[in-house]
Amino acid sequence: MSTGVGSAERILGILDLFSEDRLEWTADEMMAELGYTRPTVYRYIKALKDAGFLAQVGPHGLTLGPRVVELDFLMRKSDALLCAGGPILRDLSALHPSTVLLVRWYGNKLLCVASEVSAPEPKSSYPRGRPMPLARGAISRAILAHLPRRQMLAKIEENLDDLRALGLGDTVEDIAETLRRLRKGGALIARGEVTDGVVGIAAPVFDATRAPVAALCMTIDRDTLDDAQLADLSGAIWRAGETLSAVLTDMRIEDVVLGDL
Amino acid sequence: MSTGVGSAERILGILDLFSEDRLEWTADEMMAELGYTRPTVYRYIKALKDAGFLAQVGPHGLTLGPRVVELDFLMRKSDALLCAGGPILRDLSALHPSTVLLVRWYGNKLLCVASEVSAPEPKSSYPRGRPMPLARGAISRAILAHLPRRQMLAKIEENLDDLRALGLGDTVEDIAETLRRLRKGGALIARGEVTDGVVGIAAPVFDATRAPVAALCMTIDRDTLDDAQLADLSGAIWRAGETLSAVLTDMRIEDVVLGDL
DNA sequence: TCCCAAATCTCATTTTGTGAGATTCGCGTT
DNA sequence: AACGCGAATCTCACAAAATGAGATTTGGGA
Repeated sequence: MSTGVGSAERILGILDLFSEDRLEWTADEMMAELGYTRPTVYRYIKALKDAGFLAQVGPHGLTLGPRVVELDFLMRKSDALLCAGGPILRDLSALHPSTVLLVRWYGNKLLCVASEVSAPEPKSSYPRGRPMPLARGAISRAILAHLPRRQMLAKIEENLDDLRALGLGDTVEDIAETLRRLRKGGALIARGEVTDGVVGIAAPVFDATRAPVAALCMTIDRDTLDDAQLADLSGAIWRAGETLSAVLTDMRIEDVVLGDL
Repeated sequence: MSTGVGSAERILGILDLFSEDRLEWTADEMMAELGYTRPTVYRYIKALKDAGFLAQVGPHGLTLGPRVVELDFLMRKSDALLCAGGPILRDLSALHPSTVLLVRWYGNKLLCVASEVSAPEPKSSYPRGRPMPLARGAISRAILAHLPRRQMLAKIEENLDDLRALGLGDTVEDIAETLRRLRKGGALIARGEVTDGVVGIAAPVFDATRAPVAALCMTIDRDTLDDAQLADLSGAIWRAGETLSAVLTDMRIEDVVLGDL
């Protein structure tokens, strides 16, 4: 498990100290928390400050630094998924009072990268950067169900307990079969799996290699939704997913091939 | 200048490869660019992937990873400046067609952390994360002018050439004197220093220790602005800066002192 | 100006990262 | 299914680089 770059790992580990509850640390607090000696902590801090990942606040406080914001800016600026997704999110959110999310799949993490709220009092809030549960909800299934066989099996294995608890099947093969059947039905629907009283409707987004990289998801208060509307919205979300996939695919082709077809 | 955590610096340096123009790298490209051997590059990549700063994209591509977005989320979520600043930015932008920025000062970097646009065709665009020039413009001066003496001198020294070019004075002492005089006048005004044809009006924001930590800035097309309006807006911006400072101060006091006065 | 805590420096010790080369893995083909 | 290719990982001896005890220097507040 050891990797050969221990000090770098310990340095990056310092950033794990920062949480919603605690965004300011002093060098001494870090020493106490992590058990490194004084010069070591100061060396680590210096490296992170030089790189811009930490910033001084007040005389002895340390917080996350400007590099974080810059890197996020880079990602937002140059992310084809985000650029194309913005207008689509807005269009979807106009269809029904709801929260519409664009969620990127990072292999072992789902992360909201954009959201649009049209519900007056949204029951769940997922701004950019908030992590999502990996094995529950419509989003999760939208991605799992469209994974190539090998990856699907691996992911099921990793999250076997959660998936079993949802009643998708007992064995890995059972669950894989269930998921593969879900492909036929278009958008994936989940009721109250992530937030009580909320229906989630999700469609996968594919990149140029037809691998799922993200999902669109509309979350709607159960009480504002009847079956006919649900069917309509499912269709709309599915088509939005296809549109977004097409954009990503086309962009890739433009990048790679010179000239047009 | 050497620091004692060289490998960590090299690893963080890998993130510097990523730019607006180039958000995808392969291991081999990194090898070629940085000159490290194959196993080393893979070890570095592994450390960054494990920490979530890099993510696989496609079979061999690497991009910035989810940790970046998460950390930015943490900052946005828990940043008192940002939470209090949002409504203030909106109010200011309603006063005149303009782009209103909230810019944080990181000692050697100015970074836009929030912005609100009300101009129909803004001449300059500064979304969150975009760095700003350090020694030009109203923002820069709003902060420099309100620095405590010692820090002001240090910063003038660092940016002597730029400040001289703006005609603020010849020697460090001259410039310090000019800046100190500017304190009296309320909001700081600059014409076309950052973007042609645009007037910038900026006010500093202070934290609990009365040190400037940020600036509010309104940027307005020169042609839509007469002198009376400029005076009105200067006042509004200055007051907004005071409001924001007061919020930060109060919050700190609430955090530190138990009970009320 | 003094004073004290916070931050940095010094340097001997030894842990750790490094790189050449061999090996295994993953995946697309026949 | 077995093959074959390139990408990724592993092995291990060596050298370099990180570590920490203690001394020293900052620098901000009376």
